[in-house]
This record gives sequence, C-alpha cells and structure tokens, in this order.
Amino acid sequence: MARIKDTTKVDAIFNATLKLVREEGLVGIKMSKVAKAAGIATGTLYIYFKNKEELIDNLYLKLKRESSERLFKDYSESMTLRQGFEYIWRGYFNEMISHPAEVIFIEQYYRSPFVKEEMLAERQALVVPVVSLLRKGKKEGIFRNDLSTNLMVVMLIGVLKELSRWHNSGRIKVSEEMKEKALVSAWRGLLA
Amino acid sequence: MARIKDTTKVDAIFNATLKLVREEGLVGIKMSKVAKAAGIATGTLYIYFKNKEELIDNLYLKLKRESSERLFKDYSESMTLRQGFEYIWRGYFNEMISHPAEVIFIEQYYRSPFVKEEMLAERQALVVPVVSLLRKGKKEGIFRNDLSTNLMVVMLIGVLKELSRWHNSGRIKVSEEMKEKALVSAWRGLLA
Amino acid sequence: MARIKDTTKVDAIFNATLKLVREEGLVGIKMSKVAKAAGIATGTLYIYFKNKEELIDNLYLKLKRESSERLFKDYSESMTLRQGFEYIWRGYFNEMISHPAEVIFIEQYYRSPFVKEEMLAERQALVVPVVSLLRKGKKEGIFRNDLSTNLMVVMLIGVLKELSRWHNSGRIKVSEEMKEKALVSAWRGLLA
Amino acid sequence: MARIKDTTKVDAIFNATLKLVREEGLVGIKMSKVAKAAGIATGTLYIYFKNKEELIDNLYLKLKRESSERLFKDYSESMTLRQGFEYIWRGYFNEMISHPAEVIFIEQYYRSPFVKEEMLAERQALVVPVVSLLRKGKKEGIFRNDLSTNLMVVMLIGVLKELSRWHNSGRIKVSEEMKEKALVSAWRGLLA
DNA sequence: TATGAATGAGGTTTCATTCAT
DNA sequence: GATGAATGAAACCTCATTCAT
Repeated sequence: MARIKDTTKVDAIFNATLKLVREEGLVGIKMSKVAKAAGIATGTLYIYFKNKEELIDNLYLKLKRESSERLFKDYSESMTLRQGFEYIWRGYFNEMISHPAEVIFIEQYYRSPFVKEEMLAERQALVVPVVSLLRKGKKEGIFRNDLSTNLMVVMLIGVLKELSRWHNSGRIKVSEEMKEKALVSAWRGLLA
Repeated sequence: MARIKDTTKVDAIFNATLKLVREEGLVGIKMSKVAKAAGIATGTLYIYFKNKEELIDNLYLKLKRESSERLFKDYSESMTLRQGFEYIWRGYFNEMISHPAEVIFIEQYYRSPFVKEEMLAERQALVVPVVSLLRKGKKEGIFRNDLSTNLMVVMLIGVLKELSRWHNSGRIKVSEEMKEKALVSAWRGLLA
Repeated sequence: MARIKDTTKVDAIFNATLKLVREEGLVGIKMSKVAKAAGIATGTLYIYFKNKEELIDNLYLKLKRESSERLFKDYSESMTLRQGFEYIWRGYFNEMISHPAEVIFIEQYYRSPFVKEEMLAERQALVVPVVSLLRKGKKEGIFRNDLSTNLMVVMLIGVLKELSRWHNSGRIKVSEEMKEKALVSAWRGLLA
Repeated sequence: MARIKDTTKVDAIFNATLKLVREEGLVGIKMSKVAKAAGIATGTLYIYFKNKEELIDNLYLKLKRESSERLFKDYSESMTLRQGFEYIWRGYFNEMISHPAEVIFIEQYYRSPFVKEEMLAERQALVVPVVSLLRKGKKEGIFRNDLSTNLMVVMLIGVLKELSRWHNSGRIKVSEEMKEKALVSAWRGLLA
C-alpha cells in the first residue's frame, strides 16, 4: 500500500510560504525558497501542489477557512448584543495580531495575478456575523438607525484593522487599556 | 543637438508602472510590459532608471511626495478645529479614491524585497498634520483627553482607509450623504 | 535519490569555454554558446557557476593549477643542473604547444575586466622553480654571475614563449632538431 | 564647402580606444565608452568609422604602420652589422616600452572575432629587416650558420618581448645596465 | 558635422517545472 | 513518495547602431 500524502508536509509547505510572504511579500515567493524553508526538495512541492498557483490558491482558502473558524468558534446568537459585540471585536483583534503573516498574505493576494473572481466573493463571509449583529442591534433600537449597516461595518473593521496594523508593525504597543478604550469608543459610536 | 531627455517620458513610465500594479500588483511589473505600456523600447527604460529596483523605489518616493503635496496643499494652521478636521478628512478620502493604484502600490511596496529601511521612516510624514490637529483639539478642551493621540489617529485613519477600500473595490458606492455621515461620526467620536 | 552533480559536467563546461576562447578569444565567450558547446541547457551552467565571471575565474584557476602540476610533476631537486634545465625547458615548451587554448586564455585574462589583483599574484608561481634552478647554477659557479636572475628568467622564458607561439600559429614547424638547437643555445647563454 | 573630417578627432578616438584596451582589454571596448573617453558623442564615432569592427581594424592597421615607421626610420643597410643589430634591438625595445597599449592591443587583436586572414599576413612585415640583418651576418661568416634564421629571429624577438613585458607590468625595472647586458648576450648568442 | 536619446537584437540570469534516479 | 539536477521559457539588462534635432 502506498504511503499516504503527508499532511504534516503540507503544513510545512504552507508555513514556509507564509514565512516568505511575511518577509518579502508575494513577490518574494520562489518555489525553491518555499521548498528549502519547508525542509523538503523542490520536486516534492509538486507532489502536493500541481503548480505555484495552486499552492497559493490553496493557502488562501485554508487561511480564510481557519480564520473564520477561530473567529466565530464560540460565538452564539444567544449572547446579548453587548456580549456579542465584545466577542467579535476582541476576536477580530486577536486574530489579526496573532496571525500577522496571514493578514499580509491575504492583502497581497487580492492584488495579484493569482486572484480569481470566485475567491473575491468569499471575502464577504467573514463579515456576515458582524452584519447580523449590527442588524440585530438596530432592530432592538440600541444601535443608530440612521447609518447604513455597511458604513457601520466599515467603521468597526477599519479601526480594528488599522489598530492591529500599527501594533504588528511595532509603531505602537496596544495595551489592554488602549484596547478597552478602542472597544468602548467603537461601541459608543454605534449607539442610538 | 540631439533629442533631449524627456520628463514627459518619466511620467509615461511611472503611469505605465502604476497601471500594471493596479491590474496585477507588484508581481505584475515586468520591465518589458512597462516599456510597452509606456510606448517606448525596453532599452529606453534603462536610460531613465538604472534597473527595475530603482524604477520602483523612485516611483514610491514620487507617489509619497505628490500625495503629501495634494493632501495638505491648502491646509492652514489658522483654520478652526472643525474646518481643519473636515479639510483633512475629505482630503484623505478623496486622495484614496482618486488614486487607487497609488494606494495599492504603496501597500505592496511595504512588503516586498524592494523596501529600504529609510523609506519606511517616511511613512510617518503623512500623519504629522493629523497628529498636530488632534493635539490642538485636546489642548482646547474640545477633544477627549482620555484617549491617546495615537489611538485617535488610528480611529480616524482606519475608517478612512476602509471606507475608500470598499468604495474602490466596488463593494459599496460611497454617496455624499454617506460620506457626511461617516465624517460626522468620526468627529463626534473625538469630542470630549 | 536524484541525479548527482556531475564533475564530468564541469569539465565539459571548461572544455567548451576553452574551445570558444581558442576560436575567438575571450570576447567570444557567450554563456549560451558555452552551454550549447558543452551539450547542456543554459540554465544548467548556473548550477555549476554563479555567473559568467565565476566561470571564467574558476577556469583560470584550474588552468594555472593543472599547468603547474603537469610542468613540475617529476621535477626533483636532486637532478643535476643540466638535467633540471632540460626537464624544465622541454616541459615548458611541450606545455605551451600541447595546450595552446590555455595559453591564449591566460594571456587574454590578464587584460580583461575579469582579472582580480589576487590572481595576478599567482602569476609568479610558475617561475619559482626556474628561479631556484638558476640560483643553484650560479652558486655552483656554472652559470654567469654577472646577469641578474630576473634577466636570465626573461631570456629563457622569452625564447620558449616565442618559439611555441610561432609553432602554434603555424608560422614554423619546430622540429626535434630545432628544439635541440634552441635548448643548447639557451643553455650556453647561461654558462659562465 | 563642407568641413573636412577632423583628423584630430580620429586621433582622439584611437587614443581613447587604446586607453580602454590597456585598462581592460578588447573585451572592455564599448562604443559609448570610447566616445566618452574621446570627448565626443557616441553618434560622432559613426561619422568617422562605419562600425566597431572598422574602428578596430583601422586602429590595428595604423598601429602597425606607425610602429614600422618609427622602428626603421633611420635604419640603413650601410650600417655595420653590429651597428644595425644594436639599432634594431634598441629600437624594438624602446618601441615596446614606450607604446605598451599598442602591444596589448595587437596581441589581443590576433585572437578575436575581429582578425582577418589578410591582416595576419602583415604580421611578417616587422620582421623583414631583422631577417635580412641575420642573413647578412651569416653570409659574412659572423653569425652562426647552423641555426635557422627563423630560430634566430625567435631568440631575438622572444627575449625582447618578454623583457619589455616584465618592464611594462612593473615586475622589474629594466636599467640601462640590464639592457646593455641583455643586448650583449643576444649578440653573443648569434656569433659563430 | 555633431549630439545623445532611442532602439531592439542579443546576451545574461532566474525560476517554475520536469525527470532520472 | 522524495530528491535535486536539469531544462528552457521568460525575465532582466546591455550595447552597437540609428535617428531626430
């Protein structure tokens, strides 16, 4: 019986790719470098991925999936609005600062010869729970009704992304206190 | 007298490069493509730029410079706080939606084998006027004093970037009204 | 196990390079031509040599080394003066006529953008045994003491080089008899 | 009336070419470098020479011609054998040390894609007076008759070339005394 | 005639992919 | 499955030559 394709090896490849993206962007990804960083031979890469494009695409898909899973793992519709809000906000922030390479990869992927239309569509997925939370808050009369939900999403996500970006780049160190302040400000910005 | 080195040509090269970045990111910049898009021979590129790296670095520098200039052209310290705020906010937003390729380029440049340490430093420049506006507001007692200036910058810029990103990607169409709403919300978020 | 890096291939590359040098000098070395002449793909060249410069430098080093080895393989300090002289003289001559491409390559290498200072130093190496032979002869009172050793080296080597050059270019055919005459004349020219 | 092609400029071009050959050999000759070194525009080169090959070929021809002229300017068949020998020997040596770039150029030219068969033939020219001197000496019974004239030429020229080469490269400084010694040794080597 | 920017063929080098082991 | 040398298309870059001024 033939040995089974080694999932350990696939992970090594993904991690190696991510490492290279973090260090020098999508431009810096060379199949030989990926192989070396993953501790395997170049040829072996092609056993697990038909070609470079497929490696990149699969990595993107995997990251999206994992990120969603981590993000909404314990989220439940039964939380109070405020609980849900805090859960999502903190989750999102933690996600971005504990997986910086993923963030970079995804940003660069969107603007590359690799993107496929169908993958862009997926982008929405991450936002779905946020939208439903906001809708719920509006319906309950707790959130402002004069702002479009889209704008509210933008206000929420924009601050989260920028805050984590500053943190990841080392420009600022986001303390627990600062995080709290940001969270409260965001919450207040939504209140009716 | 021979044909004279043509600054018009440098612009054509920059524009061609930007076009390619918009279409397929930094990865898509191929010297031959740039030349063709600029309507010149490949060799001619090398009259104006020693090599690909220098072309990219110079483009980055130029974009940063131009963007700053446009952004703060008519800004004056004598404006009222509210006027200054609005000027900067609208300017920033317009900048990002009227120069999407520049935004993409700069984002990708930061994560590429091209970045130089000294260029990263420059990144702060764009933020300086924002910081000084916020400080002024705090001193006048108009803005909250319990938020660090950095956090306020993040809140402001984050929303601006995300809003323009959604606009540029076509996910939403930012109407005058929505812009107004976003602006007012941002302003209120800063008030003491 | 994959194919193993092949020292045979390095030789093929060196020989191909030498062939091109013989045919049209250093100017004629084109990486693609070298590859074709060596019967490999262009890219393969770069597995064995980082770039053209390294190929040329290594070839130079190899030729110098091999030439020295061949030249003084069986030379021994215990030979009589006359035996040693004859050994070196004939060895030098044979070397030059049996490896004409090497001679051309080395001559052209000295005057090229490829030379490195440290490699010029090596040039002396070949002459060392000649110098020690001449010193020995002088000490024994067999060779003239009124000529500097340097001048004697020049007289010896100059004739050898020119003779082989005429031979290699086809201007003359150096017979055994002529060789004998030249050797004896050289010997006499050194005698006290 | 049109201006006449400027011979001053042709000289500047030739000198610039020679300078480059001295510095980095035939490989180092780039038309743009020649132009810059000659203090003219690249395009101007092509007014004086149809192309690179013609520039090189003409330079070769000119050097050969000038060298011959200088060498045998005051030589006369009526000199005594010894006078003639000394005249030629010293002339040859001076020629080589006062025109090192020419020597290098000619050596490299012989082994390059530029050589033409017909130009190789010319190579003999420089040697003609030497040959006739040697023949005269043999007929007069002063020079050895057991050595072929060719071999004698080789012995003479070989030492001269090597001596000047060592001098030019800086390996030795040829004093008047050393020159005298070399000349006398060469003369003695020919005597019957 | 003089200029030097412009050209593009051709050289150098890289790298995704294949293939012999 | 695994390896990494080998491949060659395609990228980068140079430079002899042309050409608009």
